[in-house]
Amino acid sequence: MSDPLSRTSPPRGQTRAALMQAALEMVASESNFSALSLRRVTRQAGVVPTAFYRHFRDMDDLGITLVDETFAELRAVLAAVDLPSLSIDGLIQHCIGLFAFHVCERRLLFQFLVRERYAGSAALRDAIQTNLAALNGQLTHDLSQLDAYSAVDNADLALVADLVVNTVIATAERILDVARADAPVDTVVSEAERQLRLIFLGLSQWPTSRPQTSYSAGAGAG
Amino acid sequence: MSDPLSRTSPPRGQTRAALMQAALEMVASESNFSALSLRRVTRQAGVVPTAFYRHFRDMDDLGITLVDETFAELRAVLAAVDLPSLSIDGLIQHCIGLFAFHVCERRLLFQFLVRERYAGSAALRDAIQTNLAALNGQLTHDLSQLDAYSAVDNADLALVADLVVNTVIATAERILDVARADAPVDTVVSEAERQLRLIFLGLSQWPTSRPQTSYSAGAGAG
DNA sequence: TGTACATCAGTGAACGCGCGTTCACTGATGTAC
DNA sequence: TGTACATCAGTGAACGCGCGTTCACTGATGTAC
Repeated sequence: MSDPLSRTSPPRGQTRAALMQAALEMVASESNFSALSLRRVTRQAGVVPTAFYRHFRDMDDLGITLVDETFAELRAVLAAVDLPSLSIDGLIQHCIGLFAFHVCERRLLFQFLVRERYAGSAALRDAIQTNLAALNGQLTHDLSQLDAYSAVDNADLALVADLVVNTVIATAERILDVARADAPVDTVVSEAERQLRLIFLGLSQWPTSRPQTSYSAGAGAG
Repeated sequence: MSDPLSRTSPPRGQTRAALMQAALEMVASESNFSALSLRRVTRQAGVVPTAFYRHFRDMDDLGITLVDETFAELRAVLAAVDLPSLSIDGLIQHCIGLFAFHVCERRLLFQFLVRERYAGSAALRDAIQTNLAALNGQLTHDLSQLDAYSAVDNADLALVADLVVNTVIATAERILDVARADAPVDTVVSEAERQLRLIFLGLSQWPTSRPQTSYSAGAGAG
């Protein structure tokens, strides 16, 4: 009730969440995670520095927790998509819209991810790469289940999945950059949609090495 | 001649270069630029901390100098390519090979760039984004000069240029990650080549909004 | 060629500060009987 | 329901350390005459 000098401390038992939130806010508003200090994070969270150690081993531990949480949420959002019910173009439109919405919703988490993907400590970078590779694997598998691409090599599908993931990441970066006033989110999303459509247009023309079986659709000759 | 304790100091007048090199080495072997300290950089360069101020205002100043140097070199390398003399596939193969070679040559500079692109200070990120945008603009212009794409909207060419730049950056990231033993450079390069070919295959099928003029090549109907 | 002087590039001591981590502590919550 | 005790979550003082920056300095290089 009377704490005029410092930020009010979090209710007992919510310090862990308060520390994570403080770190996210600070990474988003400054430059990157390794520029934070344990003491500043606890200050922002409204607790004493030593309280940190009740919840995390060190700052890296906190960072990895944030990474895992971000991807767990993203996987949940994407897993809810019913793949076979839409055309390719419908899928692209639906997924990129969903993704963009989620990025806006969880802005701070994604800002953190983008910043730490290459600049984090070795452990953080590893955690992120592993999660991205898993996402790529899932997408490759999903593509291979679609009738239209059943004639395409798995290796080629993996390259396409990689292109798609890169494009989607670039889109997230652009959405998060909107402060820079590049363009409104709608524009960024529709540009991403066009890029993805171009990629899948390329894929539909991609030569396959296997002899074309009679029932499969779309792809051109080897 | 006798300096058993510290790294030998650079010859007079080469301190500036020694500081830049020290910073590059440290960013590459550790996590990122903002994790360096002015004192550690000078120690690695073999000079006293105060010597730093003879050459740079602060660490940000050093970082921006590194960014500008990297892009100046890259522009010089790419400007030497004779665009109209090759087919699209030939161009892709030539450029990506050239780029990969240059990345290997100047490994530390590109490692620095990749790490600071999103995690650097506001000033550093700005310097990098500006340079990348310029590269993108150059590529868009080059594409518009090719007969094959004269019927494609400039806005669409810009989207393709963006896809290409993203793919090339992802390739650089993968080359620099080779420590992670993902794959040898050759494999990474030929994968990038396939991805770029798929993108241009898509472009060649991309519907154009302008009525098709009789002499232009490649693109399908609007 | 020689001398006087200015500029330049690097030195080394010193400063106050915020850092991560330790420790013994307190008081609230949960559990056994 | 009441009591005794263990565990948990946060406190606050203290430590030694590396940091960025300041300052007055030195000696080498460049320039004017």
